[in-house]
Amino acid sequence: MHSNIKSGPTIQDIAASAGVSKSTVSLVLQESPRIKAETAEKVRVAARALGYVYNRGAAALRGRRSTTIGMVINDLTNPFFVELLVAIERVLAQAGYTTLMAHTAESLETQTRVLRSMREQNVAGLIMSPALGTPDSLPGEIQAWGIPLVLVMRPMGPDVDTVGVDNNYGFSLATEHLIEQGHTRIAFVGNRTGYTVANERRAGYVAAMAKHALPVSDDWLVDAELTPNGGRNALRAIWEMKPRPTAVVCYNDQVAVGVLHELDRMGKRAGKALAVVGCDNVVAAEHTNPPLTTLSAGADRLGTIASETLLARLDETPENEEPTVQYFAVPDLVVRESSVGAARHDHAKAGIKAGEKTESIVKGR
Amino acid sequence: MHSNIKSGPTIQDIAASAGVSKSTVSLVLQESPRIKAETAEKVRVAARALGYVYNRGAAALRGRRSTTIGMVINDLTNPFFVELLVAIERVLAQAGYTTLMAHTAESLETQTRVLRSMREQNVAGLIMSPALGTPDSLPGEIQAWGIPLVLVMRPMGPDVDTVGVDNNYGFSLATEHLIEQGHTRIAFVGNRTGYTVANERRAGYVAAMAKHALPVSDDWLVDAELTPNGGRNALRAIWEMKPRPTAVVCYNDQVAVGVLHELDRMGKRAGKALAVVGCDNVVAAEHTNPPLTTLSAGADRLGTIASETLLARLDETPENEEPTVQYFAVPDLVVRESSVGAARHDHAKAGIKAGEKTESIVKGR
DNA sequence: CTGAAAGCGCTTACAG
DNA sequence: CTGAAAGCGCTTACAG
Repeated sequence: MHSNIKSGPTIQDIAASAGVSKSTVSLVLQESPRIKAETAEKVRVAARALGYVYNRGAAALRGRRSTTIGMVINDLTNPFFVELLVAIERVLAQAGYTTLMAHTAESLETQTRVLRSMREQNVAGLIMSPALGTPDSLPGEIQAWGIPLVLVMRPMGPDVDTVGVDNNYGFSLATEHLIEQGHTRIAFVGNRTGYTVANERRAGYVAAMAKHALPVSDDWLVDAELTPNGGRNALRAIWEMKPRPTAVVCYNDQVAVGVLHELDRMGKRAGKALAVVGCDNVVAAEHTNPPLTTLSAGADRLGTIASETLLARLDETPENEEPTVQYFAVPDLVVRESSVGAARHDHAKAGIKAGEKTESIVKGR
Repeated sequence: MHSNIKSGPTIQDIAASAGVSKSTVSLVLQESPRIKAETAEKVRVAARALGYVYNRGAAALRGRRSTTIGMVINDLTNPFFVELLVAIERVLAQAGYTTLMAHTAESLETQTRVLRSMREQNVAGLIMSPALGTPDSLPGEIQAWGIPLVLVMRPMGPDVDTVGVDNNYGFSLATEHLIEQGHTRIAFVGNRTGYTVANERRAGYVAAMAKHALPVSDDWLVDAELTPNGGRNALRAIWEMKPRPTAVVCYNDQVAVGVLHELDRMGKRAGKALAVVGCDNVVAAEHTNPPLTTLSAGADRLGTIASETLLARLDETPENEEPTVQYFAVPDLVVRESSVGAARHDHAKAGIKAGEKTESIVKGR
């Protein structure tokens, strides 16, 4: 549960070795201009000679500041969140912060535990993608702790800084892409009622269908685990439907990969037997067989904005406080082979031939 | 670069509120049996009433112990390392540690920076997958800092705890699987001379070929970036070779995914036009089209063992010190469709038909 | 331009 | 069984 720690030289040792006081050493380490250049140099030489290592813990305790930031992620089995994490860690590291990482795997208990732990570790701020089912009261609680909080991907109201995606718009865009190609029976895979993001995505799909006066059958709202296996099961269910949908909009790329895979197992090809669209544009979406059409909001960009939002909060004083940030990126649709050239009606029209090399095309606002 | 911190109640406040000394409060928080049950309860009630939060930084400073562990990962774009990270973080969290995460993206500069930062944060121990080209002297340096170190996946000599894979054995196993199916012209994709792991993997492949008296042409050792794009380029090169190899062993699943993808682009199918084997058994390998045959050493198990190795070190006293751990997991081969049923000779024999559903089979020692 | 002193929130011998 | 005191390695007014 714990381990004893070596103790190296302290500022006291440097002070003795350089013939100055530890106040002076401390100021030199902070690169204060108040110390004469020669003195500063003398101190630095002594520090180097002794192999001095700055103790951030002690500094944090005394100075009542912290240079660690907590990052709480709900699902690292989804590469999208990994891409987000990587971007965030990079930006924070560049700004001189270290990242405390915790994975909740969608467990509320784990989330509670890691938040307590991060609070005990005295994090300067938190970036969190909350686990499904997180009580609405949590953001307020964290803010009451005095810890700046930025939510990513999963909004929880207007009172907390949030960086996410315009899911409603995105799923309309994806659905209209399919409608434009003549599809009328379009299913939505990954229906999880009760969660904000799922509601937004379904609403975007439903709105696009309504806009084009296309009916939505109840079975087309296919409940599915948000994993490749969920996608596989959903595809099997869809395949039995009569009449069968000719296109599907998937909750995310993880689900879409499962759909592509199950089609392949049946000897069918996405884009030919069925048009498939995902969401997230994970790096792997470019290399699926066939390549996956998907919504892209840019994990890297979202992670960067989330980090910068938090960093800005950390630099705020009570006088210059900015209003709450609610940033929702407008996704593009990256069109690849999985959605192009599928038979659309019972009397299929000629279209792009399946297997034909289709370069990625970006559609959006 | 920093941020001021709220200060909540301290043990002093609890002491005042409960009418005891702060020594007593501290002992209660540590669940010391030395304090009478009633007193302890009184203290706990007061702590709860005040909304007390334990300050681990202060405790670490005074008690000269730390409950954070640094995790330095070379490549989070490779899902294998993410699976490893997830397992490690889970085990460490269960043991009461929090994980400081840093991603080096194979940059030695970044690695140097994050190691310094982690040392300043006073981590109790480090788990590291070193960036390519890390100088041999680094593990010794870190050990000289007094910080226990466990290397994962990339060994750097016998003097540092290491958890990895028997790559040589694994790549022999993979190669022999292809040979058993009649392949004689087998390429190795991902040749990166000068790195231990790459050398081991190539050596395993070469040894299996030699064992079966099969010649290895120089072009079959295909240099490639260790990414899907690297795999794609390699496949294009292989396709031009005369005579063309009928099977490839890939450095890892990332590379193999690129090979599968480029084959698909050409309208060919892995397992039929070319037998393909990967390494790592990332979760996605099950859902590629076709599913990927690959070496599995179990990221979850490796991460668990690495964490436990470090935790054991942290509990050691100078008297009960255990010898250096050098754990190399023996991988299994998980056989899926990508390696089965490909034409093997110019005069191909009948075999498993491509497209036939092949369940996973595990082969190994 | 530099130093002496107080103190951040804890833990740990030590005394009683 | 509990408390008073010292101190972990820093920072920050304050004095000179």
